[in-house]
Amino acid sequence: MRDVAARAGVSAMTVSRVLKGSGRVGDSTRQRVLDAVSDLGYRRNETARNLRLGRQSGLVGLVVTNLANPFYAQLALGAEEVVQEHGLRLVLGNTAEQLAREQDLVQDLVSRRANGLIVVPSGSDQQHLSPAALDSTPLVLAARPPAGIEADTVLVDDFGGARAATARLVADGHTRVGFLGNPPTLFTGAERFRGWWSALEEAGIQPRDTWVRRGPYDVVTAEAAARELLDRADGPTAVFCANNRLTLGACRAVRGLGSAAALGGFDAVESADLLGVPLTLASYDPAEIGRRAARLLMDRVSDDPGARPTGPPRRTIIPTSLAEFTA
Amino acid sequence: MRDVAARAGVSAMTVSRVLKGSGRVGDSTRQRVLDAVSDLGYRRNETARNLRLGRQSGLVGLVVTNLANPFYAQLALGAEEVVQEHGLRLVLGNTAEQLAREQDLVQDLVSRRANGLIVVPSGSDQQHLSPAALDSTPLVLAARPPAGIEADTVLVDDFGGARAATARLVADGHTRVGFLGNPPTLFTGAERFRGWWSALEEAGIQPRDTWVRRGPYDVVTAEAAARELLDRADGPTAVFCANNRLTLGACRAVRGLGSAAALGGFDAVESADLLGVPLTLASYDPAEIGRRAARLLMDRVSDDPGARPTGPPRRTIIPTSLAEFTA
DNA sequence: CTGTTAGCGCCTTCAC
DNA sequence: GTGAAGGCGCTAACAG
Repeated sequence: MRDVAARAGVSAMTVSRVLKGSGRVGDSTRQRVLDAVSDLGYRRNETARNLRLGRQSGLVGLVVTNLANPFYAQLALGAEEVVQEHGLRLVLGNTAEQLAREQDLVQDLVSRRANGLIVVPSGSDQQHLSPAALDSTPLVLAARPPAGIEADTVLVDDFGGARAATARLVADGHTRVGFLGNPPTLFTGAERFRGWWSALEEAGIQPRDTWVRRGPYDVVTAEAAARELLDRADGPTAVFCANNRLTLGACRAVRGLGSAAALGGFDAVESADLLGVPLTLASYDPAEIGRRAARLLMDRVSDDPGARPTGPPRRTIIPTSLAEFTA
Repeated sequence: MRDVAARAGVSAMTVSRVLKGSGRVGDSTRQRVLDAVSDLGYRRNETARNLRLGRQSGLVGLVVTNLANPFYAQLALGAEEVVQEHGLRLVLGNTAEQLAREQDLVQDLVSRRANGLIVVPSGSDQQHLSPAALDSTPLVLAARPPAGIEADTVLVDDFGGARAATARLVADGHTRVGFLGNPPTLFTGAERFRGWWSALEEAGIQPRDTWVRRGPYDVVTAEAAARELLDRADGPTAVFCANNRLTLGACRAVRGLGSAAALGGFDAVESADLLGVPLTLASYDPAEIGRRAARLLMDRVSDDPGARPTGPPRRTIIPTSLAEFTA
């Protein structure tokens, strides 16, 4: 900036004013400064600027557990969309479900004076997300609820979606509906299990343990589990699958067995209508989680760290909608 | 830091030394400082630190055209993986294929003193990516080649993949193979078209214009275009589709028509074996593009902006592999 | 309308 | 082993 000032024959202050745009500067002076700027290819150092202005970095941190999962990629996409509308940038961090990495990432983002944080917490120990640990950096939790802290949160209607999809299977005439899902230690795993259970109870059907398979399944292991469920005379005639990996695995099982079973599922599945299996899906837009989370965050963010809007923690639940595909 | 110093009864300088770890500080002093730090919940301001050290920001910018496309999401994932291994953070920017947004984003990243940039250029005007415009920030281009500038680049073997998939269709007995693809203005569109063309020529088949449909298709419009191609007695008996959106659209067309046509495709398609259409796919791992791009970038990045490794521009081509699925 | 002074939070250099 | 001075690049606040 000094160089520009020298070349334009003015002081650094004048250059600063011209670049800010709002200062009162003579037309000819302004022009000389602008010329010098473009001659020298000068670009203001935003880092120094933020430091002087006592501002945050203009960065919003997004910490997710597993970017390889398209779900989180979509979430990131939605968050980026909203964040950039506010002139902020998204910094992406992947924790691979490791608490230590989550802690490091969050610390780093706070040290960088991020304007806000969107975190998919990897566990129930969330002390590193307390306002004290965060230096009061605004925080929004996504996909999983807060534990021991207060924070704005965006969740999916795991319970309602699972219940609705299961209820639809029952309405279609199935009286033995299995459950293929995540371990109950996972929030979504527990909620979706509850939804399945409720739908059956409400239909006067007593859920049976032998209809249930829960584990950290991928597509391949889910297929095997689904086969166990379906490959017996008195087994379920339909299975509710708690996420799209499981749904795909179960589809393979149904096709492989030549079974007439119907499937329920959580999350959208691409080309569901081409898979040749009757499917009832409770789906939603993962990007919407990112968008909502970012909007909640933007409400709390302020250029002046001293004057951040406060208020009680808010919770947004993304509804799911049912889509039915015939074989 | 002053507060910490006061509480520990030392000067700010001593605190700085303790925090850096390498300075010579008395054991009892160090302990007092550490205590004060944790009492106050103090965290060093990385922004100020970088400013003073004349360092870059520790940020790597990733600018893509369309994050909604899972392809770019995977690319981001791969880049994040490598970047974080180097202790850097990934900043994500989406341009929505708008040159102006790309220019703004790149400028902003440079102003923030990003350590490096990975860009999927949205057009053939790349002057805003010249070393001068970038203030010599290291740059790697991904998925599309440089135009009028020099830069490390990571590309997919668009030509080879398209040729191999098409050749396989020919080897399977098809003599009339259609092409469903992107406009030739797109680099990948042109390359994949060339691949298709070459495979036919090499097999002694003269490609015909009536076998070709090119446009900015989505799944729905691709289906219509595929129907045009397939729904005539003397039309193609197989179609090569230049990306996975098009492949899915064409699948719908084949299924809808009850056609016996086979398809070739570029990019992986999930559950390809369940779609009920004979498919030959040239696929690769999109995350690998991100990883390779990030590695090339890391080679050029240096903590000291004055001493960045230089060298001639390098180009990495990601190979594709052929996978065949029967109906 | 423009320049001078001072300082954001940190660290290098040089004293002690 | 520790502290004081000075400055990284920028901009409020106050001159003039």
